[in-house]
Amino acid sequence: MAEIVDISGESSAEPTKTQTLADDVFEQLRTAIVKGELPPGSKINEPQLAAQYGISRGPLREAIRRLEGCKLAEIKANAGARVVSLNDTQAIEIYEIRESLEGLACRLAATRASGDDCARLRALLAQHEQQIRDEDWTQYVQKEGDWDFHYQLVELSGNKRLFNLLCGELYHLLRLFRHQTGSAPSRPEQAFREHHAIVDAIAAGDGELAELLMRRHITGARNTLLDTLADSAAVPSTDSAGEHDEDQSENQIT
Amino acid sequence: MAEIVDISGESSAEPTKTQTLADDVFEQLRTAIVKGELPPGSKINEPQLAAQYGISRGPLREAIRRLEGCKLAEIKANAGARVVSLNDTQAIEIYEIRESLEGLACRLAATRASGDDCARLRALLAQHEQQIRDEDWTQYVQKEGDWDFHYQLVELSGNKRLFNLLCGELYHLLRLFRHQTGSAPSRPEQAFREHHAIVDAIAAGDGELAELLMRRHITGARNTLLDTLADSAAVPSTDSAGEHDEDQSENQIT
DNA sequence: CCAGCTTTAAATGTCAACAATATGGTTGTC
DNA sequence: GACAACCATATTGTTGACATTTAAAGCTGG
Repeated sequence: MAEIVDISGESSAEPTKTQTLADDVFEQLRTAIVKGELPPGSKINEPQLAAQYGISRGPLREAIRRLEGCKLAEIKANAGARVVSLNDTQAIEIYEIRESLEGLACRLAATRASGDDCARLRALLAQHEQQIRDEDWTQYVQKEGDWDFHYQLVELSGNKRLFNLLCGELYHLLRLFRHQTGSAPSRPEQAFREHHAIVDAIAAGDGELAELLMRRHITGARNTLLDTLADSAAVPSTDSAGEHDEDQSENQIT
Repeated sequence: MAEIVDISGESSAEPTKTQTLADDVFEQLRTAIVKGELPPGSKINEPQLAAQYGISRGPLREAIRRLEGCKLAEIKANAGARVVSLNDTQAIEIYEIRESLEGLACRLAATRASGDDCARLRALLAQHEQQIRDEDWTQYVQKEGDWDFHYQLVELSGNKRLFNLLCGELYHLLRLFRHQTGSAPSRPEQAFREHHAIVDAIAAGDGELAELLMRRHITGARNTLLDTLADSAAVPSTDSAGEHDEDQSENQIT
């Protein structure tokens, strides 16, 4: 009854018969980072991780380079790699890009989506609504439901590169940031209404409206997040929006 | 008198004292690909390239993984890497994303640009205008002038991630596509006027107008490109918009 | 002459060892 | 006691060799 959309970034066709070791480790590292098991800012120790995954440093280094490509790790020459740590400014930058890009996705989806596509979107929303009634309201946005919706929407745009960009990079970064700050969007009823309005606009073929509504939707989410951050930043006296503090947390997997 | 803006993607501070071998080769490969010396679709032979650059296969493989991160190469397990080859559909997808993102850049620039910034943009345009009068009209858009303008504009947005995304990935892909198709945008006088209008809107602080104008500007460029493609595709009878033709051109650096 | 299999070569994936660089602690001096 | 230079250790960068897989060439039989 869950019906979770694939979030891996690769199109899930077959189980990928022979994957290379670097590919395996890359995926494991990515999920570990996004889940927060490798904390933001923590150092990526090659010998240790190589031993942990039972592979040599060669494939591991290639996996790390691919992490850098997803912007999930930052590499400095002769100094190693660290899990990326987003400050508030960077998070805002990502939200700005996301707002623009998902607006585009809605505009495209409005022109390309078929009746069946819209019906499927509405079914997804209805399913989430049911899930909300059963469980807790706050679970809707906080957990995977919100991502499911945006995933399917971006897929409907028909722009594969847009899909890869949003679902393969930006969403991962936003998840990372949420785990990093421990903040939950939590404005479920409003988000739910906005989702419905967006689908209505797409079903009506009104691309401009769909784009506008999605932009507002994301702007609202961003502002909610910023308010949360401002509140949590008001409690500690110093050291809140600093630069890279070296050695934030050297050991991972607490 | 040229004043070409740095296009490398990295911020050009110092000559980067100790760069790693993989970094060097990565940059050389990237420029080779964008310049067309490594033709789109051509296979990337590890032993050959390693010998050519005088390094081992280890750093070379890391450089290739970073190329994959820039979307300039595609790697298939146990089959090696190939220089990416964009078909018309993919080019359209990139233009759609670029339109949305540069619209965002203009909107942001309108709110953040200072008077000096706008003056600098106008100086750049005036300089290009002079260059156009001296040389040939068609040189303006076709060569680096157009990129210069868009570079500075995106930089003015203040969104570093947006800058990296556009100037570090998408622009490279578009250059690659132009070399691939041999098409030149070539509508210089119109582009020049549109650039001026965009700067005016930014100077007036009108973000919405700047965004709208930039969107139109890019849409026009895209349509011009598509018309060119449609014309050139009408000449050959078969095999024009095909998929990957294996072994398009195995040898590079003709 | 072609189909299909075997063999062969080349390229990719992986590993372990070596070299160079940065980090951390120690020691010595002022 | 503080600062600087030095040494020791660990980590990163790089290399060459080995294993595995793919692709091609060659061969045999129909």
